[in-house]
Amino acid sequence: MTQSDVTATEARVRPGLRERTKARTRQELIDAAFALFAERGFEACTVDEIADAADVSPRTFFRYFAVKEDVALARLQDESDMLVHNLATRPASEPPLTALREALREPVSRLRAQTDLCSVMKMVEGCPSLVARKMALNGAREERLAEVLGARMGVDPAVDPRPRLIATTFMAGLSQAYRSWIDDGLPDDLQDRVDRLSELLRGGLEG
Amino acid sequence: MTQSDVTATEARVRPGLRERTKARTRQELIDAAFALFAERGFEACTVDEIADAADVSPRTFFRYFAVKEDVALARLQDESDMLVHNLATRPASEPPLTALREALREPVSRLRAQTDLCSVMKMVEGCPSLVARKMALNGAREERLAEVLGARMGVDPAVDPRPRLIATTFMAGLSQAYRSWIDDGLPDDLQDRVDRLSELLRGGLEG
DNA sequence: ACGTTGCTGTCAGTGACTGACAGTTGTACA
DNA sequence: TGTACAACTGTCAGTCACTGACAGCAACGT
Repeated sequence: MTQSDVTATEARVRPGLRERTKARTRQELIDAAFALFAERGFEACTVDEIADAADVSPRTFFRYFAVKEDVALARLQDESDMLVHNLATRPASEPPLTALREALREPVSRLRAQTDLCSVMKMVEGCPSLVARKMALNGAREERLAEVLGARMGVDPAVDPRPRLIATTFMAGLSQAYRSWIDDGLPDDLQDRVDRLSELLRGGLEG
Repeated sequence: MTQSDVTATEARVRPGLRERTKARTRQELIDAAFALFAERGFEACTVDEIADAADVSPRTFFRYFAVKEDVALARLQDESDMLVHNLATRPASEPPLTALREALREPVSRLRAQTDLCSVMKMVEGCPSLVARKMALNGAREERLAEVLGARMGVDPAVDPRPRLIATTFMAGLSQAYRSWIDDGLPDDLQDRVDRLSELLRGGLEG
């Protein structure tokens, strides 16, 4: 076994040092940012302070996040990516709403485990620029969901409005399910609420 | 007839001088901004230039528009306000989708008359900050629509998800109707497309 | 060992946005 | 009609998000 073989094997097991330090820096930026946000709120923290707390230069911050808002929305964005990815790997035989519901299982369980979710939601709602950025990201997510749903349904989302309508309506319902779940004090029935939403929409959109 | 009576009568007929000059300044800011945007695009124009072209100070610009993006979205926002207002004054006997369709007649006809709509849409789509702001404004509009629809349906949007789902889905469909209408070269059938959307959703959401 | 590639900090700069203050003008009221 | 009040405006100074350019350094393939 030569040296290069060892390197190649390790690379397949876990990414190289460069990738790992990048991921660590990103995580440190997120952690530092959330610590500061919890202390003083989003708008009262500057990018310079976040970068300082994460031991990088302010310039580097913007090499990880296009805008300041993105660091606050990073976790939500990660779950969006997971949802899209999961939907794409669901069996094609499932009807759209079922596939969406099942694709949500993993992100939902992660969300439940997140203790500070409530304060994050409050922070986002209380800051117009965060709301705006979140909406833009949601729009992009719905676009990707419509793409995947269209492929599953065998239609082009640019022609047939239904994939995008399903994606948009489902996400709107999901937002409300989250909100009411938080208002009710984060009980253990989040997945049930998502299931109920699917049923409600099945009667409407597929009935 | 005393002096104060005259003043009061005039005030009822048309707003005072102060209100009129304010409206005129606002319009001049919008016109100046759109002239510059058409020339060089949104991002290449500074607030200072827009204010200069409208003969006001940059500080005054921000007394009319909270953020730079708002001047570019002012017309769309005006039509959103009109839609909400019209919906609130539709007879309570109409089912939600019919009321929405009818409330859209006036804004739709204004939209058709707007010659530069196409370029405005392209400008918005081509600029992330405009997309974000537009999404945020759309979110606020859907909130207001859900409020009005909830009142019509006799339910509380905070409890029953249906008003918001109807609002969100209808607006998503409307966006697509606009987009395809523009892609098709702005024919005269915009209202038809809205009517068709209503029918499509009626089968789904109310059927 | 060595060239290449990618990540980083430094620096200088632009432009959005804000608070404070003072001057001016529309407006209500005596 | 004069006068106190309120609303609107410009000026000024300042903060902060964000960017391009450049140089140093560390990781990667050969």
